[in-house]
Amino acid sequence: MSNQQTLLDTMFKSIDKTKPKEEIKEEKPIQKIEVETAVEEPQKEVAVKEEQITARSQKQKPLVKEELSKTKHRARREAEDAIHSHIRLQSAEQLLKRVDTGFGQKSRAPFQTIVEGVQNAADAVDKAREAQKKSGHNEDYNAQITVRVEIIDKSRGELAISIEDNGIGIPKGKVAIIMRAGGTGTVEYKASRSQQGIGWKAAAIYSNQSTGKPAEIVSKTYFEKQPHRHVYDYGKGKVTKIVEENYVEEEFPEHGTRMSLYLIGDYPRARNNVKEFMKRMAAVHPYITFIFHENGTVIKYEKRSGASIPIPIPVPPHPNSVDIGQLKDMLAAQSRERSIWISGFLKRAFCRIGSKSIDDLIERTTILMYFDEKGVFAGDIIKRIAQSDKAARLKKEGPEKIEYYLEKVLVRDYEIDFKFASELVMKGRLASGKNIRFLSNDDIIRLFKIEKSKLPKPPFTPKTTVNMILSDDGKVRLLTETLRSMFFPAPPIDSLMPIPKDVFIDGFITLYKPDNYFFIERKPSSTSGRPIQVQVLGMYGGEIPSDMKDQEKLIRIANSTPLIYEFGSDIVTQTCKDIDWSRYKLGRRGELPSGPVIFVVHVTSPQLKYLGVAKQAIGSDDVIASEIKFAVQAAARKLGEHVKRLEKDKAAGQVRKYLERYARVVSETLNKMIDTDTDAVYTSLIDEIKRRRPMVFEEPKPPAEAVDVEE
DNA sequence: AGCATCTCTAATGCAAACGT
DNA sequence: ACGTTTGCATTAGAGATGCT
Repeated sequence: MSNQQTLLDTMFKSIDKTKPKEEIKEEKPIQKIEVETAVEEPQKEVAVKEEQITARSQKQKPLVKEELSKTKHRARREAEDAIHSHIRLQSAEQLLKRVDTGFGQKSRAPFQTIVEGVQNAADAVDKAREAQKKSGHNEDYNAQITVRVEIIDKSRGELAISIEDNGIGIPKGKVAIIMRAGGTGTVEYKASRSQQGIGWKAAAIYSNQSTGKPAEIVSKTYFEKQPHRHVYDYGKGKVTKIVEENYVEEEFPEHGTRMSLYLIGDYPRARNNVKEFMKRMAAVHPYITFIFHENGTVIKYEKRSGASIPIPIPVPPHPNSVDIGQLKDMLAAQSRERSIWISGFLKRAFCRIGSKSIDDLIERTTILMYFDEKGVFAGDIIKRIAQSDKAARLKKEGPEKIEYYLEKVLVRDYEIDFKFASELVMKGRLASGKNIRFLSNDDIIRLFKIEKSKLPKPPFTPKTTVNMILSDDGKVRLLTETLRSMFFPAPPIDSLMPIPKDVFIDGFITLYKPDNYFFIERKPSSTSGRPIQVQVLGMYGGEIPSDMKDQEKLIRIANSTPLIYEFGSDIVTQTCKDIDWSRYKLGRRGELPSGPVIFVVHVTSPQLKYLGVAKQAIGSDDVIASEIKFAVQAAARKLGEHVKRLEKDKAAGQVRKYLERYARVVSETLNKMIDTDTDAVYTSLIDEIKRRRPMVFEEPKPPAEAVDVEE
C-alpha cells in the first residue's frame, strides 16, 4: 500500500467521523457495519487494519464460508462498539437554540462569527495533522488560518468576514449537510472546540437575516482534484442551495476550507475583543500560523512549535448524566436498527456499565419501585444525613451520639436503621457530597430495613428487549432514575483535549515573554458523569506589564478555545477572586492578583456546561471550581516563591551597593596606611562581597523550569 | 443466526494504610 | 496534616464457546 493511499484513507476516516447518522441510515445494516468498521479503527496495528480492509474490498466477491462468518463476526462486533461513539442525542434545532444567541448584540456578532469560524478551522487543522501523522507523513505541516474582516459599508456597519484554513477540508458531498440548518447535529461525547459546525450555521443565519446576502464556502480535500464552491441562502427560515460548482478563480490550498459571509455589526466595538481572541487563540495553538487581515492591516502570529493538540477520542455517555429524553432517543435509535436485549444495549450504549452493574441495576430498580409504593423519600433522607454538619461533627463523640441525634432530631420521622446510619456516617460513607449513588443495594436494604421478599417483581429482566422498554414510558423513566441513582466509576479520559505541556508553554511563553513561569496540570477528575481536567500556566515578570486590566491578568480557555466575554460571571474568575493572594505576595483576597503576573486557566471536558448561550463563560460546578483553585494555588505558590526571592535579592542588592562603595574607600585607605596594592585589595573585596551577597537574578539565569503537580 | 457467558489480562479509580 | 503506596473492585477488550 502506498503512502498516498494510506493518507487518503486516513483522511477519509477523519472526515467520516463527523458524518451524521442520517447518511448511513439509508444503507443496509451489514453495509453500515463494514463502513463503520473501516471508519472507526484508525489505531489498530497494521495487521488488523489490513485484514479489515481486505474484508471490505472482498465485499463483492464470493467468500469462502468460514472466512465470511469470521470477518462478518469481527466486523459486526467492532461496528457495534463503534456505533456508540456517535450516538445522536440532540437535534440541530435544540443545539441552535442553545448556541446561536451570541449574535444578538451588534457589537458582538462579528466577534461571535469569527470565534465560530476559527474554532472550525482549528478543528480542521487538527484533523489534517492527525491524518498526516497516522499515514506516516512526518514532515512538518505548515498549518495556517487566515481571518479577513473588511468593512464594506461604514454607515450601515456591513462587514465581509472570511475564515480560511488549510485543514482537512470538506468533501463536496458533505458540504450540504454542514450548511443546511435543520440538518443533523451529532453530539459526540468528547471535548471539542465547536459543536460540529452548528455555531457557524448560526452565524450564517444571522448574516443572512442582517444583510440578505448568502454565505459561501469553498473547500477541497486532499483527494479531490479541484476545490468546490457552494453558496447557500438562509432567508425565510429555510436553506436554499444557490450555487455548487468547481472553483477555479484563484489559488486554493491543497486541502482546506474557506467560509465567508456578510453581516451587519458594530465592528469598532467588537474590534478589541476580536484582536484579543486572535492573540490568545494563537497562544493556545503555537503549531498554527494565524494571519489576521483587518481592513488592510495585517497581524501575523507565526507558528512556533511542531507539537500539536491530540484529537480526543469519543466515549459513550456516562450513565450518571443521562436524562430521560436522551435515553429515549438512544433506545429509539437502537430499536430502529434492531431490537436487542436491554442488558446488551446498556453495556454498549454507556461507558462503565458491565455485567455486574446489570444485576445491581435490576435490583436497584425494584428498590426504587418499593420506595415509590411506600412513599418513602429515600434520596431525601440520605441527603439530609449526608449534608448534616452536626452529624459530621458528632463523629468525634462516637457512633452512639450520632445515632441519638439522627433518631431524635434529624430524621426522627422516618423508620430507618439508625445504628447502621450512624455507622455509615462514622465511615464517611454518608458525608457531604455523598448521596444514594454511593450506597450499595445491600446498604440501602439494610438502612431502610427492607425485607428482601417484599421487594416488587422487577419490571424488566436483562433479556427484556429494547422495544419493550421503549413502548412503556414508565419503564424508560424508571430506567433513567435507576441509572442516575447508581454508582459507576468515572468515565475514561480519552475524550478530553488537554493541551500538551510543551504546546501550552511554547504557545504562551513566546507571545507573552515572561521572566519566569510555572505549569500545573491536575489529574483528570469527574463531575456528574463527565470527566474534566484543569491546566494552569502562571507567568511572571519579563515583558508582562504591572498594570493590567483584570481581563488581561486571567486568560480563560475552555476546550482549547479562549473565552473573552462574560469575564465576571465565569467560574474561573470567581474562583480566582476567592484565593488569598497575599499568601503568595501577589495581591489580596477578593481581587485578582496584582503585579506583572498572568494566569492562564484551561478547563477541558466533553459537554462543558456554559453559563450563557454564547459559550463565553463556564458555569459553576463544585468539582471544577476546586480543581481550578488547587491548580491556580499550586502555580501561585511557585510564583510566590519566585517573588520572595526577587524581594530578597533586591534587599541584598542594596546592601551590596553600599559595600561596593566602601570597598574603594577601604582599599585606598589601606594603601595610605600600610602601602598595599590598591587594585588587588579592591578586587578581592569585591569578590568577597559577590560571594557573600550573590545576586541570582542579575546573572544570566537558567531557563525557568516547568513544574507538574499531580494531586 | 444471534446473542449470551466464560475466561483472561490490562487499565482504572477509590479508599485504606502507610510514612513523613 | 499531607502526600504516596497498596490492595480491592470494577470495567474493557479479546477470544472461545454455549444456549435457544
